[in-house]
Amino acid sequence: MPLNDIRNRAAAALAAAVEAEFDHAPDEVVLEVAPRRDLGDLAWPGALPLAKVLKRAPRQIAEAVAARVEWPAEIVRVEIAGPGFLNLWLDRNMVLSGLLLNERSHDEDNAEKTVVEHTNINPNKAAHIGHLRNAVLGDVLVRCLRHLENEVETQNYIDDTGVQVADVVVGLLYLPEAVIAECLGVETVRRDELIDRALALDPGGVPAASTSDFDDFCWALYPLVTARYAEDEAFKAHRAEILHAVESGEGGLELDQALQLLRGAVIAGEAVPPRAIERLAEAVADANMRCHLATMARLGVGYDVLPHESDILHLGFWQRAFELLEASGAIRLESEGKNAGCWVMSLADSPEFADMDDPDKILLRSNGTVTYTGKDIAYQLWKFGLLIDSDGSRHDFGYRQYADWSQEAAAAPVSYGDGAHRLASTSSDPSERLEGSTFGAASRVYNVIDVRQSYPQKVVKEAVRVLGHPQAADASIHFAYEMVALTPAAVRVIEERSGTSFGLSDEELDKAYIEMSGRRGIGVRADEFLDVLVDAAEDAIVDRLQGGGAPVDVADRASAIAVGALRYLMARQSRNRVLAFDFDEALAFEGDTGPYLQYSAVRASKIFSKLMERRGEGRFGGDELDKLGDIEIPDDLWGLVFECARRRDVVEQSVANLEFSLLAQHVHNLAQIFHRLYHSNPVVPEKDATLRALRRAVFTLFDDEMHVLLEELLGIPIPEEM
RNA sequence: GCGCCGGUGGCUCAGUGGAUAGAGCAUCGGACUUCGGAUCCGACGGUCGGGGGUUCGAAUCCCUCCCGGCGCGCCA
Repeated sequence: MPLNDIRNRAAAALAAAVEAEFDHAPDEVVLEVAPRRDLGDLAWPGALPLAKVLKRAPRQIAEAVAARVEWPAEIVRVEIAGPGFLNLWLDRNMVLSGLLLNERSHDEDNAEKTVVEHTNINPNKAAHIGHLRNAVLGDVLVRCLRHLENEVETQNYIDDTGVQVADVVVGLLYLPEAVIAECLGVETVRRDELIDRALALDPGGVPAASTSDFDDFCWALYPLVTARYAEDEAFKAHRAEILHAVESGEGGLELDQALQLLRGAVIAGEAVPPRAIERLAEAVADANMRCHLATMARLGVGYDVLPHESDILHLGFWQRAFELLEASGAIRLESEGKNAGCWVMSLADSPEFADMDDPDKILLRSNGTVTYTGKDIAYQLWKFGLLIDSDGSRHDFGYRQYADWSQEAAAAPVSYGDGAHRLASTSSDPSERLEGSTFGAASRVYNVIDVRQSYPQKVVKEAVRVLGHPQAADASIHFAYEMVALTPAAVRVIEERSGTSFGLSDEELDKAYIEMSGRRGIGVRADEFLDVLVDAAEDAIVDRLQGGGAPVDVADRASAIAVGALRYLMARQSRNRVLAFDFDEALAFEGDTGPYLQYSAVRASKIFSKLMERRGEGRFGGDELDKLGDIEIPDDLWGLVFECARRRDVVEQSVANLEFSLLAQHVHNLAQIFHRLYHSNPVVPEKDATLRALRRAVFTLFDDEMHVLLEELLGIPIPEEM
């Protein structure tokens, strides 16, 4: 029986006893986990605060309550300790057998639909390690919510119409051919041929991860465009021209046709037709998005739907949101002052914004275009199913199948192909539907975005509220986390490896960390870092085997270790602390790391294979419970059993606080306890059959628990061998 | 200026008002002819940024000050 269940029943019993004894209902009866097992398993400190109210000594209160409580069967011993703590001991055998039989707790199922939006990488360059923090935190949240029986839809928003994509197109069309060729690592040829070659890096479909894809080309090209803007004001005119072409919305061209038009224009020395530019931008965004999906697939991160910004624009989400905002009086047209000609939302009535110099937020610019926040409001309303047309129906996207994907095990890489999971993309044709699927219309929405987006996120939440949806506003949750930055040492490593210099000032290099910047090209690309991790893991595997060469499955082992190291690194740090990335620390495989955890699970399963080999005994089955007789579970083994029983508490608390360092710490603690027991409680050589059965039972429990915690919840694969 | 976040051993970080502030790294010293040493045991190391307050009890809550970071665009 999981601990939370026992705890709830014990707390209810306590509350009843307090009320019966003192005719006083306590505010809230909270049973804590006792700080040390020698102080019991659960503890109630409630007698101390009651002392004042009841005007009696806390120990006296505790004694009187203890004498009255009708404890659940799992509580076998009660003691009063210190100033008045009520310490409780559990029936160890009952808890162990409950866990081995996988008894469920009595929680209600949560049928409400939850949307989690994460990853959201601009499709104009390769993902960097900062994006990995977003994706890992978002993915772990999704996994935990599903573990807690929630229906979850995972969205990865594709900002395919912004200036960032346009900038890459500017680079392709207007940077010197020699510069583009260098980014591609090829000889200089005519521009249209260079563009052909660049697009050839997009393998179509969703590729297996590789190291030199279209996104890496863009990673090199994009900073050159922004640098050129800085030194040549006239060059910026190209950005406006491309943006205009992208937004023209003529569409309808196949990529081949667009490239033909482009070729003709290049040869003739004429301007490229806007229709061709629009299609080229689409190809750029699409290719980068595919590369991002492939990168995330390596980590076992998959999605349900890819909402495209271009579809939000084409389908008039904002226009409809505007009508709703205007009708509700939430926005007004400014006729004078600095915001003259703009539609603004006043936030002066919201307590959180009241102190601001200017509590008005512009949603529609004086030139008639919508701001980013405006689009976001429309999107947020859609997520809740609150973007309603005048006829009462939902204003919705069209949808088409983008890909199928599968995952062999809970933490295995995602592979795109004929899989059990469907990945949908939005489309701008609302008549396109996917049978059996409804998207959006959730009752709770988590937006995983870094903390710098707190202000716009608050505005979006407030907009939902002023539109008359206070419940949805309260259920709009910004999962904020601090950014990933680089230590000066890490920057030096990248500069050395790439043979380039970012030209950072001494002042910048003197800081504790340096912010990554795709615009300046400063950063560690996600795939690049994963490759470094895999290499390091392979070296470690070979080293530790002490001769004999590499095992045949070294690549699989190394990738599991790399993913484990990375995901744990991202999960263990509390979210509102800047993660200063350092290669040495990130490549550590010992101590408080992913591989330490993986090793504990590998070790546990190794016990069972040896046990089978030497004694013909396997994992402990639920039908073997009688073999334990009435053996007393000693303190050290009980420590492990008790921690295993706490899982649901830990997961619930992690989700409630959006703090997965709690979960990480819990797994680490569990692994640590196991490693100690491994040395002190050998199984295979143990001659006493009952004691051996007990150890086998406890380690079976641990093995099962690690599969849930690592694979199902943290997405960390457990290799067969390391 | 206003707002948010951080300041905990040499370093990197945990720590839901509760009992002796915990890990990892680093340093030093140890451990198995037993299931794999990516392990384990021990030692060293802390005025929890400073000061005041609330409380039976404060790293945790309140006030104030100091240091560091971020946010407050008709940018995206």
